[in-house]
Amino acid sequence: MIYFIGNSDYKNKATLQECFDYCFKKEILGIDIETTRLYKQGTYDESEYKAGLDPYLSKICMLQIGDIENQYVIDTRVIDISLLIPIFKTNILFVGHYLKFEYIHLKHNYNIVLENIYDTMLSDQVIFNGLGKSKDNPEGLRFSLEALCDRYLGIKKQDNNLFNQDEDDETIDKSTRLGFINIGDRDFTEKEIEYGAKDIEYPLLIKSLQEQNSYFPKECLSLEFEFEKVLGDIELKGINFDKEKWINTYNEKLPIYEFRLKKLNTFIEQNYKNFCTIPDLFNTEQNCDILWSSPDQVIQFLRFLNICPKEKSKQTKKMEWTCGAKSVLKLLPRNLKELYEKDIDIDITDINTFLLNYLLWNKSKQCCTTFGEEWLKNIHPITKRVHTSYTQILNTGRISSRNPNLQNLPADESYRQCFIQSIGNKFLNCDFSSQESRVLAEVSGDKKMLDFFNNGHPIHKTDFHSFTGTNMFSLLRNDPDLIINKKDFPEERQIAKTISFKVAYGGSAYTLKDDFGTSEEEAQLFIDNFLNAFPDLKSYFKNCEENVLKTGYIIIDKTTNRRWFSPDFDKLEKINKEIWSYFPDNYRKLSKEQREKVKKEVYLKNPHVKDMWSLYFTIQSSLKRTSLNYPIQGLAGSQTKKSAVLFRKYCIENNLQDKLFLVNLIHDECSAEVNENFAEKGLQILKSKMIEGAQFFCEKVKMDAEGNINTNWSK
DNA sequence: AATTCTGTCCTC
DNA sequence: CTAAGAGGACAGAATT
Repeated sequence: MIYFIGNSDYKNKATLQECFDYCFKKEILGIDIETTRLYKQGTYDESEYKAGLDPYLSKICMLQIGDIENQYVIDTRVIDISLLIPIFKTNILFVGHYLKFEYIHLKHNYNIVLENIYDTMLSDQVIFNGLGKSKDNPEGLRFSLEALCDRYLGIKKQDNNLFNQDEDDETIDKSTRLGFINIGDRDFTEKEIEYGAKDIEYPLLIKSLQEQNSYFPKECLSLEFEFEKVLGDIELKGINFDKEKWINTYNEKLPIYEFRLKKLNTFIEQNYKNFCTIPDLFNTEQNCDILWSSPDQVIQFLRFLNICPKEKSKQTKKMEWTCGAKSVLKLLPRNLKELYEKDIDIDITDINTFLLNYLLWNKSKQCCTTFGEEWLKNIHPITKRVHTSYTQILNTGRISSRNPNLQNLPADESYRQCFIQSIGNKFLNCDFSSQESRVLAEVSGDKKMLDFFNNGHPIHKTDFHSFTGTNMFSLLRNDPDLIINKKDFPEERQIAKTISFKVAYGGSAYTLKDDFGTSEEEAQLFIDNFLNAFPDLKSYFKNCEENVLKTGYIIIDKTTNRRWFSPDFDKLEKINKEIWSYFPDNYRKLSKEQREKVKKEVYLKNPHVKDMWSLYFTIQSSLKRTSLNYPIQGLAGSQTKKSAVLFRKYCIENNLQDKLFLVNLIHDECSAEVNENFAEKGLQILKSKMIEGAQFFCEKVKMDAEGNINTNWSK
């Protein structure tokens, strides 16, 4: 039964007291809200922060609460729901779809904090992790409420025209949510009330069906539900931002960019008239006609010079002309490469110095585009802070950030120092020490690595990369006394560092050769040496690969049983079966010569079998790499999530939320604000909660974190 | 004119 | 017997 509380002319009315009496004694309730604009259109620029979605630009116009039998739909424009607040202080489990939205708006508008939650969207993303829609898998699952209604309840979208017909989950979510944006004072229609009620009924039904899934990782889900509130807090609070400093940085970088651009144009104008504009009545000058920001045009010029490199395109998987730094750098001598790394300008005297200048210009371009004045639109019109939006569950279990992306700001402190504390506070920045390497030590159980992290090292102390270097190069150079350190062997140490990062990230000789500027064979030699230096790694990696090929999924962390399911696994087995159907049953029992003969015949008769092999190995090797990479990235991601959850819990239990709170998370790094009189203690709390959260997933290796107190984000 | 694709860059 | 860690933003080009 649907009950309406408000002015609309609806058949079943209830009072707020009746709603309270019904809900207060329940164990589980569905919850949903609808929002509308708080200010009239045009009051604020809504290009980045949108009315109806952004809590500061919205108000709640409808609150839906209830269970499968009875739903209460409340017009919060005319009803003061304060009476209901005790419901949210009980142990009742609140069920809904993508509750971060409800969490943020309820907290902002009513100081209601949803603590005990079950989110049907996050649940499905965890249960079917890997099987979602993506570029590579456009037929994959969607996780909008509409998609879940279809999958679990057999309810199609045309049954409910509040749902948008759009393809994309993101826009469905938004357009559904924006359905009430301009409702103003108009009464709700009967349909709006009934669909509002359905939006709490559906998640309740879906929840009970999700729980019947053979894979239902309770621990992982509860971690995500806890973490959802962390992200809600951060998004609502935002991060304080020094606009003036940003503009100063921009004003410092802009002349460098323009200087480089001028040099490029002058070079063309003086030497390549055929790449300049043709003079006419209106413009007698011959200006450079190459648009440097256009890869096409730059490639055209490099091809004219006969020096354009080719690279296998990620998109087309074919060799394509390219003008990217990675390839162009290979054309340059060592001393110029160094200038590129160090960002140092040099006059254009020949093609090489021209190329260097182009690369440097390209590098400084971003300072004026992505991180230029346009970036300032990310400052919230009301709070004057920067409020990012996080995507909570990627395939690995990591998070991502957008509008703006706070995870890919240049590490260069000129940008990071623009993120500052509020008045009376300090800025805390804390990150895990060698998180990924420690995770690798944990999951592989490599004794040498574990010993290093757990017991320290007499010579290398805590410098893992030097330690790795010593292990690698003493083997490689057959010199047991060789000791790599930062001062005397910076290059060897750098190689060791790159290797351990890339190997942990699932990199191969092919990707490493670019980092080293060596051949693939040499890169492979370094990898082999890395694996030899830590002898337990090989068997661990082999085990990962075997497991994924056997089961079709990867256990990302066994503590919460987070998994990733391969969307191609069935296809892989099918292809394999089909390939072998072309071979005689006794093929494997034949002698080597006979096998060669049969193989040739099969390929001659069925040329497409070769293509099938190719596809088979493509999928298989991708699976193998994923099986190495995801447990490292993903376990580390889970650690950071758990840390933030423990930190939030501690702050609430000790009533510190206003004195100490997170403002950003980047994979292995937590940033927080703390009351200046509490800074030391705050840092100690953050650090200890990070270590505790990380240790939750590791029984073999000791995790560590380090941090500092500052007035801004930079170190 | 609006949307999608591609190449390039930045981060961890 | 291939492809080659995870993401997001921007500009230009292609497509509708």
